[in-house]
Amino acid sequence: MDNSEVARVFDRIADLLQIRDEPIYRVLAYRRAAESLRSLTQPVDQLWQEGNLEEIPAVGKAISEKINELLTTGRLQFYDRLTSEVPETLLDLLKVPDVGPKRIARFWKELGITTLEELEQAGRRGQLQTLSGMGEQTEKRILQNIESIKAQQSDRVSIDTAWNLASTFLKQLEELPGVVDAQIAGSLRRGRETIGDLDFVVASTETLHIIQKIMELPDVQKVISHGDTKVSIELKQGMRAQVWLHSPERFGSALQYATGSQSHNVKLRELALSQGLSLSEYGFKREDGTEILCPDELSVYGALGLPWIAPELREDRGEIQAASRGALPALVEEGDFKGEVHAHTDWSDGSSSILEMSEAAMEMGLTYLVISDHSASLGVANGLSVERLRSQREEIRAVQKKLGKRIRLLQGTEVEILADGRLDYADSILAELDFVVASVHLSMRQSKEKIMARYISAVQNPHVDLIGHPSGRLIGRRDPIDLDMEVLLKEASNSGIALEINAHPDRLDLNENNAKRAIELGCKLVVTTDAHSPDNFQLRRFGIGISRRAWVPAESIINTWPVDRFLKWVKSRT
DNA sequence: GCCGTTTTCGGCCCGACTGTTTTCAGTCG
Repeated sequence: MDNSEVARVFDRIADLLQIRDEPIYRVLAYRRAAESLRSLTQPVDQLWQEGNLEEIPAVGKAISEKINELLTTGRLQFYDRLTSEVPETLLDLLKVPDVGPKRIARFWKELGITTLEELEQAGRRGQLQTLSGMGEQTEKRILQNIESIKAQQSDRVSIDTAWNLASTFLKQLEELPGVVDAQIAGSLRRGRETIGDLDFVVASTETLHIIQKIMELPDVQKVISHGDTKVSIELKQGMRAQVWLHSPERFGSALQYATGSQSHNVKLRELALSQGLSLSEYGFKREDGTEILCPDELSVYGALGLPWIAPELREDRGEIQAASRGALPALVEEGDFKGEVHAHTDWSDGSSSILEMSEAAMEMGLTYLVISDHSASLGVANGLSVERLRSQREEIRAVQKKLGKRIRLLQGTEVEILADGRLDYADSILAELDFVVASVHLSMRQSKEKIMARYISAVQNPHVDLIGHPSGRLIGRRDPIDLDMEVLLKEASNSGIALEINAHPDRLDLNENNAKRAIELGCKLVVTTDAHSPDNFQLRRFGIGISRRAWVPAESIINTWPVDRFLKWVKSRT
């Protein structure tokens, strides 16, 4: 069982306990443990073997015993007992908005409902409104919500889809007369790899008027709720969004609040309380009732004696403690990048010429670009034979001549790690190249042993500089390769090879947990776009988000280094 | 059920909005 599977068990326990109306703090303890397991960078079974389960935050005696039982037997008696009392199918009902544990318990006990289908049928028959405290409106709403979750295939969208939607809507918000400031908040601002709904904060002195105007915006398909400080809407593709409205002098606390995460906010509010302050989206309240207003986020954190904490770190993974010790990592920013080391051209499966890609890289402010087209075995991507690889070198030289000193063009490759563990080019060919990315695109379903043997031989090849998209996953479409990430990262650390954070929104590979572990083990990283067209260079922001969420110090990302230092590092590898 | 430079027991964030309530419960973030 891996970390997320164990976490899932505890999440389900929390849900079942809540339906059973157990004390809320018991429920929250299981939720916190699940969240903690999800953000754990090491495999939980490693900590288990070392006897260190209770070192996991939010895991105490009771939960560590349950993890022990799960990892030993693959089952959990406590869970089995729970599901023999509360039907597991009730958990599906939690996906329906406006349906929570209290209502589920009543549907089950008073109407005998145990499945989503039964809930829908009962709603159609008008049975839900017969319960006290429930009426026609609520029943109608629940039926509509069931419709809309059935229409949606997934409840989360990729980060670029969310980004595009949010950017367009943000512009509409900014253009409303009376809006002083507007910003994206929520999980999109924190850079999570997939996004459930969108959050915005608007600063204005005439919020009531603005709320009216927001509801009339062209992108708004449905208004879910609206009040004095908040409007909740549905945008295109069924994407839900919330907009919070506050006066400019409260904008900082509102933005901080709406950015979350929820558990970060809880920790921050607890810290505030310990200093005699109550924190909310309105600002701070002292015990005497007077307020501290925060027009920007700096003053929110500042009031608690903390430096500003970057949104990507706000996940309750120790960032508040680190901030108070002055130990936050120096995170990378867009402007830090000097080079792109993974990019394709129309020599393989890219859309554009070497010249077009080079010009686009220059426009992004980059000073070096590695052309790294696919190797011969990747036939579907028009991979380069040794002959074509050498001809390509001539064209790269010609383009370099044309562009002069404004950008340094380098020839690399994304060489295939073949099914038998050999690389697709001989070492003598790799030695002719400036930079070598080695990746797996073929035979991804091999056994873990075979996969690891392939990766380890690539990692130990002194000509290879970078392992591309190590897990091979495609978010929502293809599971990661069955590999032992801990072993791969340790091998990479030993050999000094770099690992990729591939910024493509379908990949984001390494993911944040693996990238964080890579840093803990002393690996070097790169953030690449794996660009197949000039506009793909824009995708780097998503990889930057992952690296920041992984607490990666900018210094560890080798394509932030100037070209001379970068080349010196490459040379030192062989 | 977890946790501790206020505590090993007694705490555990704060508010908006809806619908069904004559004062609030439930859900959500």
